[in-house]
This record gives sequence, C-alpha cells and structure tokens, in this order.
Amino acid sequence: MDVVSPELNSLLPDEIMDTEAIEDVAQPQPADDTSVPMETDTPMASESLTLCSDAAPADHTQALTASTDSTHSVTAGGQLPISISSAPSPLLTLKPALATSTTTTKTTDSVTGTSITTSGLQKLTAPFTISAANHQIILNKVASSQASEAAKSAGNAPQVIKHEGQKLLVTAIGKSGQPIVLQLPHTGNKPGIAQTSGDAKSPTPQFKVVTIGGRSELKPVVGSVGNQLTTLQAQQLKTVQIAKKTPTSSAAPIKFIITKTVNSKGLSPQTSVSPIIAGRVLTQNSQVMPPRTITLSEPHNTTIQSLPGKKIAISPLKTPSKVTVVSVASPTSNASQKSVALPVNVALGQQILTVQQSTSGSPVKVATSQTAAQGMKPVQSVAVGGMGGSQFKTIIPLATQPNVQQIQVPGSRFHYVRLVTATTASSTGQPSGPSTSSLQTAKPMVVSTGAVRMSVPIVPAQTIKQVVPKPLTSATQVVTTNQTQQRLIMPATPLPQIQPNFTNLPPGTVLAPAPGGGNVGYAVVPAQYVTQLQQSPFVTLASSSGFPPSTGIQTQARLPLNGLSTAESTSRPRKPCNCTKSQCLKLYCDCFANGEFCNNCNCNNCFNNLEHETERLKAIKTCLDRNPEAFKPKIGKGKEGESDRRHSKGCNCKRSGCLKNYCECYEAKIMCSSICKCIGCKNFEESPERKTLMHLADAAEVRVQQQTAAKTKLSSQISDLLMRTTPVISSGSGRLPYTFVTKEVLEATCECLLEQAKKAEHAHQPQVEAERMILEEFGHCLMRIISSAGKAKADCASINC
DNA sequence: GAGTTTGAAACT
DNA sequence: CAGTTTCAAACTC
Repeated sequence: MDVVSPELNSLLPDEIMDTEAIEDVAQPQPADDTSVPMETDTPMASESLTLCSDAAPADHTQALTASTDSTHSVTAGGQLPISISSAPSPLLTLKPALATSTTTTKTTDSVTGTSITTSGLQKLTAPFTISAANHQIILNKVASSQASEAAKSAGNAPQVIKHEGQKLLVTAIGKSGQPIVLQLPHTGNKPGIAQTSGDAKSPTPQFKVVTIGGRSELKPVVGSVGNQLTTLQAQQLKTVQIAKKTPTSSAAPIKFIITKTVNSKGLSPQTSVSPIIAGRVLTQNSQVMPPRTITLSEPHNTTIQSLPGKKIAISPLKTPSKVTVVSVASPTSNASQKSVALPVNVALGQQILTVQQSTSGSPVKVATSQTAAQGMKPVQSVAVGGMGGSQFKTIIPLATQPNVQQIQVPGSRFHYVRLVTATTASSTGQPSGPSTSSLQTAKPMVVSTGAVRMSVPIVPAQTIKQVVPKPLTSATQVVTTNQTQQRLIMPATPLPQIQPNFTNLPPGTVLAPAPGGGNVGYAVVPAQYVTQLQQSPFVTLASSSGFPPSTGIQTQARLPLNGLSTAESTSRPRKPCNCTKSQCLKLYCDCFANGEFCNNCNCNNCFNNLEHETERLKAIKTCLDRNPEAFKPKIGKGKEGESDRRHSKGCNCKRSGCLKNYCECYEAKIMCSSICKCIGCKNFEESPERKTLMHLADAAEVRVQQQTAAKTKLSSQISDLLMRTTPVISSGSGRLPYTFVTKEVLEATCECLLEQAKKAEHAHQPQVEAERMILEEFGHCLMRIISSAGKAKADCASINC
C-alpha cells in the first residue's frame, strides 16, 4: 500500500470529503467502497487520496507539469534514477489528456519499490495501464524495462501497480483538454536493483501526495528523462526528482524536484521562485501564482524554507518512510487555467511531506526535509481545504508498530482515525494484507519509543499564531529530545543562516509561515504529539529549548467540524473525559471516539495513551471491526435536497424531544433528518420550541461574547495606558508605574470607589448603573495615578537637571 | 457535588 | 436485527 486508497478516503471526515469540489467532480467510487480502517486489512495497490477538485465531472485529467518543454526527472532510489521526459517513451507516455477520460498509470520499481502512479491522465503508451482516478496523477517508477517485461510475463499487463515501496502520488488538478505527456524512461539496470516487481525486500519509503481542489484544466505535462545519481545512492537513498526546466532543476545536488502550479485566483504573471535548499528544491510554478518551493529532504543538510501562506510538515524519519501528502487547493478559485506541477524530492527513508493550501492568492511554500540517516518515521500528511473554509492538515507519522498508521483528526466529536499499513517495498506486488514487515525490520530505526500519532490541524496562520507562541527572534529554538520525541518551535525562516536542523524535528512537525507574508513562521509540533510527549515518562526536553514545554501548544486547534468555524473550534478545546470503566478505549469516551489521546482528562484507568498503545490499537481495530465508520464524522453531508449537514445515522431520542444535548443532532446544532428515529422530535425547522431554544442560546452566547469582549477591551486599555506611561516614567528614574501605586494610593482609590457605590445606592441607581459609576471612578483614579506618576517623573527630571 | 436522566455504544 | 445492558455525558437539584 503506497497510496491512499479510495476506501481509505471514505474514512475521512465528511467535512473533508464532502466538499463542494468533490461533489462537483462526482468522483467515482469503487464498488467496494467500504471503509477500511486499516490498510492491513485492505489489500490496496495504492493509497491515494483525492479530496476535492473544481474540475467538472468530465474533467478528470491531471497535469503534472505546466509546460511541455519542461523537464521532469524522477529519480527513485539513488541507484535507479527515473526521469520523465517529453520525449516518447515506451515506458510511460501520457499524451494530452482527453477531457473525458480519467486514467491512472502506475509503474513500480520492483527494486526500489518506488512507484509513480498517474491518474486522470490519458494513457498513450501501451505498457502502462491508466486507471480512472479523478484528479490524481500517480507516477509509478518503473525500475527498468525488465521490470515491465517481467510484469508482462506475469500476465499483469504493462501496468505495474502492485509494487510496493517508494511511491509518489501526485494528484493535481490540471486543465482538462490540455496535452499531458508523462514518460517514464527506461532506466538502465542498476546493480543491486532487482528487476522483478515482486521484490519486496528492499525497504523503500513511501511517498504519498494528494492534491485536493484542483482545477478542471490540465496543463501539458512533459517529463524529461534524467538519470541522476546522487550522493544518496551511496546511502541507498532513493531520490525522485521531478524537475521542471527551471534554474533550480538544473542544480546538480537536487535530488528531487517537483513543480507544482498552485491554483490561484490571482492572475499574476508567472514567476519562478526556486529557492534551493540544500540543493533540493521543490518548485511550484503557476501561471497565476508565484511558484512555490518545497524542499522535501536532505540527507545531511536539511533546510526548510517557508513562504507566507504555506505550511510545512517535517518529519525526521530515518527508516523508509511513507508519506502522504494531501494538498488542497481552494475550489473557490475560478482561474481559467491552472497548472499544477508538484515537485517532490524524495530520498529513500525520507518522509516528509508537503501540503499545499491555496485558497488565497498568497504565496505558498512548503518545505520539508529529513535526514535519511537519522531516525525518521513515516509520516502522512493531509491537508484539506474546504471552499472558503479553513484548511487543515493532518500529519501522521506512520506508526512505528508494524502495519499501523493512524490519522487523528482532532476536533470536536468528529474525527477520523485511520490505521494503515506502514508497508515497505517488501509488499510490492502484493495485496497489502497485514504485513509483518515493519519499517524497523526493513531498516532499523529508532521507533522503540513508541508510535506517535499526531494530528496537526492546519489552520490559517492567524490561528496558528494564536496557538503557537511566536518566537521573538529569528534564532532557531529547538527542543531536542531523543529520537522521535522531539519538539520544535522555531521560526520557519527561509534565511539560510537560520535554517534549523530539521532532523531534530519530530514527525509531523509543521512549519507555518507567519501571516502577512513575513519571513518568520512557526514550526508547529503536533499538539497531540506534544501532549503525549508530556505524558510520556520517557520524554525529556532539552533545556536548550527556548520555549516552555507547555506554551500554548497543547491547545489543540480543532477542525471546523460540524459547522463550527475554525476559530470557534479552536477556542473550545475538547472537554476532558470522565471515563471510569471503559478505560477510554470505547466509543463511550469522547477522546477515543475522536481519535485523540486523553489529555488532562479525569478518566480512571485510562488506556488511551501511548503507554497503552497496543491496547489502544486493538481497541481501535475492534471498534472498526464492529463499525467501519466508527471514527468517521457523524455529521456529514445529507442527501440531495436536504440540509448540508446531517447526522449520518440519525438520532434515536425518545424523551428529550431532540432539544437537549443528549441528542447528537441537537448537540451538533443541526436539525433531525428523515433518517432519525427519534420520538417526539422537536428539532425541526419550524419547531417553535427549537426556535425558542435557539434564540435563548444565541442570546446567551452573545452576552458571553460581549462580556468577554468588554473584559478584554478594558484589560487592554488599562495595559495600554500603563504601557504608554511606562517609558516616560521608567526612562529617567527607572521607576515603574506600579511603584506609584502605594498603599495610600490604593486606599484612596478604594475610598473613591466606595464613595461612588454609596452615591449610587443613595440615588437608588440600578446595579448596572452603580457598576458603571464605579468603573468610571476607577478609570478616573487610574488616570490620576498615571498623571501623578508622570508629574513625579517630570519633577524628578527637573531636579536632576 | 451528588444524584438522575438520557441515549449511544456495547452486548446478547 | 431487536432487545438489553453498559456507559458516560447531560442535566437537575
């Protein structure tokens, strides 16, 4: 399993899946579209995840690169370079996509396991079978002609899709009708490289790229053959380079380059930004947007650049890794032509992933890098962006435990948990059943610390800024722990001199650029990961960290699930559970049901933590066996003509009238639907009871908000006043404002306030008025204090003079 | 905070 | 699939 399968897609929260774009695309679903909680249970040839696209249903063609003259070279494995050239190639050639056809071509390097599957493209050459896959381009590396021949001899037709191993899935939304040419040139037989597809022995990282929200337009894609051997070869690293003919692609050290055109509303002239980081650059060129550079990996010298609006997922993983990247483009964009070139630089054992979110015209840049030589864990990264909505990213380090991957989507009640097999190349050519081959076996890595699952919702930069303390300086601040248990909060600045060593980044670390296009962003460590780290007795934080362990990171950003806005979600952390008998391993537990670890809960005998990972995974599997959709969001899209949001199963309320939070529909602030089996339901549109309740709730909420705002404003004003006077006072004498608030001053102030209270009482003023008078008096007192302080400062200054 | 109510989850 | 039990949250006092 190298690519997220459609089945797995079904596990995604409806909030993610039920995007307008998806519906518009009418993406065909496999007949066996059953939820597959674990990849181990599902023999999937590939794992691909396509979330949304603006493309018309008929437009399923995908473009990997924008221009025909551009050259894309894919080098998988240091020993087996693979390139895609515009020149006709017997291996893989994708001609201009037919607007109505959706094809998927996937070839796999039997040895390296690297595979590239191209979907949504028209198959031009015989050797490859292109299966329909909407808005997905999957390039399967073809190790050599021999491999393909072997596959042919095996009766598997030219297409080699079964191979496991390093795979690159590029899902892009291109413009339909545009010529697309993809070629996977024969690569010479490399010594030590098995030619048979069945070679599953070689550990190979898996790289998943999913792009969501593309456009119907396809850009001509031309891959250029380029066999490049790099230093990674010696390290048995596999590098996939898809380079567009750009200055950056020519860089020798560049292993892997993916050029992606990002959807953008803006029609700015195409500019090429090809930041080269450690010789590896991922460049995204768009005619409508500035190029975006993504650096995925660097064996030894890893650097990350971050551009505004982009987020970077970093996962330092040693072993062959599996990376899933989901890029969601904003479906709102109506740009006529959008080309997507997704450069991916993948070295064997690297796992990072890039996520692209382009709802706005802001430049996006994702750079991730990992050192293959260092311990790394497979990571899956999923970024989802809804129309005009917030965007999310989930970075899931592949479970260190064999065959298990988990995606946790933090959020209110509706989260997504997925278990997938962290297979390596060993599973190549085989249905991915439960595989015993683990990453550790394939390549020893430091995973003994236990699997770490994390969810990193990617929210707008502002939101992240709220959650993550912003470094005041550009200096890199890293919390270093052993192995994968590391945390980093650091400015994601593109400046080379401050490039952090991302090998110390924990899996799933996300670099979030600062809002406003600033150079300084943030490296956001998965909240859950942090949580677990803090819970784990094995975690030690290096004192070198400039950040307190708990600085704001624990606040989990939440998905805007169930119609809740991001801000709303983020501002309302999940309530702690109080489980006593379920060990927090049953769906009774909200934490568990949400796919989260218990954190700061009041539960007893909790097993929903890293310390009980085995039990937890078993419980998850049990739940999924019982109900494959157990972890899917309950609130999803309704049928045609129904409300956009509805409960997936409907409620069964009998006594609450569906107007209390006992009712899951009411709790989700949605009305009951036809599938509900409730009795005496009052939770419908015209229900007067419901309206009354809603009004009351709204009024209460407004009141709370007003009170909060008033408090905040008052506090800020007071702080502002004090701050404004501080320089004057402290500059000369060094005395701070509060030093003027002596006991006498306090007493006098209190007397003034009491006097005001008495006045109000005598005047029989209502309480509200009395409070107002007291507050006003307090303000006056403050002003007098401040004024006195200023005078004292002036007097002092005059005396000194 | 204790006790009750409620409905989903789990079980049979 | 239906009925029952278990469970934890929601709710009430």
